[in-house]
Amino acid sequence: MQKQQSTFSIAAVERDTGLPKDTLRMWERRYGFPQPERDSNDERLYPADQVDKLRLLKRLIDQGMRPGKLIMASADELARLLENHQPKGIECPAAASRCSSLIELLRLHRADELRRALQQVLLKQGLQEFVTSTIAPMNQMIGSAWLRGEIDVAEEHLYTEQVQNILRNAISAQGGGSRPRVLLTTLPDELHVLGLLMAEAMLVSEGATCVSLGTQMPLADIDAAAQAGGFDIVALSFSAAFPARQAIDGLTALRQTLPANISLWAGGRALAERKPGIAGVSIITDIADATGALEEWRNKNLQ
Amino acid sequence: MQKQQSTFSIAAVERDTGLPKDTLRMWERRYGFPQPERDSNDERLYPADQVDKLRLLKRLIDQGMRPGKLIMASADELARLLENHQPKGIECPAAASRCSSLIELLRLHRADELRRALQQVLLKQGLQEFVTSTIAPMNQMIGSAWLRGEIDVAEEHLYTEQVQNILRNAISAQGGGSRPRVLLTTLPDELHVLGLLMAEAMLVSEGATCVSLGTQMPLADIDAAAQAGGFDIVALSFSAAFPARQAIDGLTALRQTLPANISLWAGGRALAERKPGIAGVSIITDIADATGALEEWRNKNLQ
DNA sequence: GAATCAATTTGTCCAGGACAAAAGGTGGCG
DNA sequence: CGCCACCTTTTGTCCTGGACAAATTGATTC
Repeated sequence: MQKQQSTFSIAAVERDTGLPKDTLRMWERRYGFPQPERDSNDERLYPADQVDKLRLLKRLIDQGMRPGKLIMASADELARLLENHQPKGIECPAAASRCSSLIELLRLHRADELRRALQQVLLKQGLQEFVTSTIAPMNQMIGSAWLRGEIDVAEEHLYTEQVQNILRNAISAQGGGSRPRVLLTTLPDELHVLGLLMAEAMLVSEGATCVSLGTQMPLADIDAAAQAGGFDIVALSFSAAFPARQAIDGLTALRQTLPANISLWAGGRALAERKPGIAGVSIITDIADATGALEEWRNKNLQ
Repeated sequence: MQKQQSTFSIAAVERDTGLPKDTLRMWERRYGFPQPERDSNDERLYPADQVDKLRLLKRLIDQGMRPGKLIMASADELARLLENHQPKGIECPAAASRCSSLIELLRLHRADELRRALQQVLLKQGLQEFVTSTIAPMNQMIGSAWLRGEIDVAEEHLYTEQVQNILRNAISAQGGGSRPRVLLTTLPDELHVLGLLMAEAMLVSEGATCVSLGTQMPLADIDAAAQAGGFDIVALSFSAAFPARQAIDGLTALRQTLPANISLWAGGRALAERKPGIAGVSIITDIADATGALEEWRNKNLQ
């Protein structure tokens, strides 16, 4: 494939950025950006740099900013805004160096060694600490490396696969089996599975019974499954890329249909910044707080 | 959520059926179907039965049929056509009854017991037979139960999760480590991961070295990753829901960019019916043939 | 049977208008 | 000072109807 193909059709841009065709045309009409070239058939051809800027715009808008304020800014300014919003380095230097060396293996495509190294760290730290002080910071580092273009799709997927294998393995090995019963899933449009597995790992370690439905579960089906399965808690995960508004809307709607005796928990980077505060929904901003929330639930519900 | 909400906006229908808004409007203009009602603001409202028929149409078209021939048919006729195309029961009665009892557990939402039962069958059969004579027929049965509406989203996801855990676990336990080196993934728009894991399980059992990149890998990145990682084989998986044409196009394009010394394998239900025959691409119609293909490769390439 | 060419089918794009829903701002009131 | 009701602006999605290229089919010839 032509990696350096320099222009994209409107359909390609829609796939690539997640901005609907209608919106792309409307922005062009209203704001004068983007301003694609035209091919012989008068169809839009977006240059790569405009697509890059559109990607940045989309992410900022998903975080709650408004197009009108952003669209005049340069790509550099947008990138700076995005960095301000997102990643505030890793505090602990030990964790940072541990993660860096793992990421180095990833960059070299050493899948086997990466796997072995992860396994080793897991054994040393134990599951909960592995999740909170290795996987969580790694996700963050990889996220920002991805934004900077230092990591490509294949590497990111490879990472996800390896971590997924390790976590699923570790979760299976844990017992679980007592209360509460937790149903884990994500809303439609959320494809990222690692947050879910991290939450499951934390909770299973504390003896909770977890059932994961994977990603992309329609609201109505979450509700039905939670009631049918006799669950105490429904836990949803939202990655950094998930539009905050969509998350809030979904949680609000689900809280309304879900019976009051089933708790609703939500976690993930999408909600970490602007902690929304929705009546009857527990927002867990840091994965390490999951154990605390569980303890709290047990104190309340098992006298 | 209102499960029995009887009408859908055009955006909802697009999400639900995968048919673009433009196409929905064009069909209405050209063929007179669908013929949605309008709300107070003159926006289309599609009744549920029309959406059901659209779903059937989409699947048949993805199999290579033409809209003009199908669109006049009733939903019943379409359903019959689809059944003719797809599922031809399970031959082996032992396998069928084994699968039925597992599916029964699924229907009852007994996640734990399902897991234990699967684990037990795996231990009894061994990984390869487990994949070929338990998982493969189960997928098929669940697929048709899903078409008949006997299984809902949550149950289908629960099944996928449980099988995924079992397979990932089993794959990790196998050694692998010798040639060939196989890169496994799916094309964009293909979300189903079980086919990939089944293939990985078969190949790892034979001692091949497998690296999975999970689902949804853009063509250009598959090419780049295969070359960078020194792989001998790229293996792609296509579920029954994947449009055959899109699969063929993708395979053709990938074959062109991929160096000749890297083999390209493709498998899955999407290709099982109309075995396409693409120069330089091995189509593996039955998961059990994976071992044979591997042997063949070894005979050719390690003298 | 294979290959070439014309006719038909089909999906995607375009322009520009309309409008509802969301967000932001303002002022009064407790 | 916080909160609520109301108004203005912003923003995205939908609409119509026209156009055309790409894919597919069918006819004709070799």
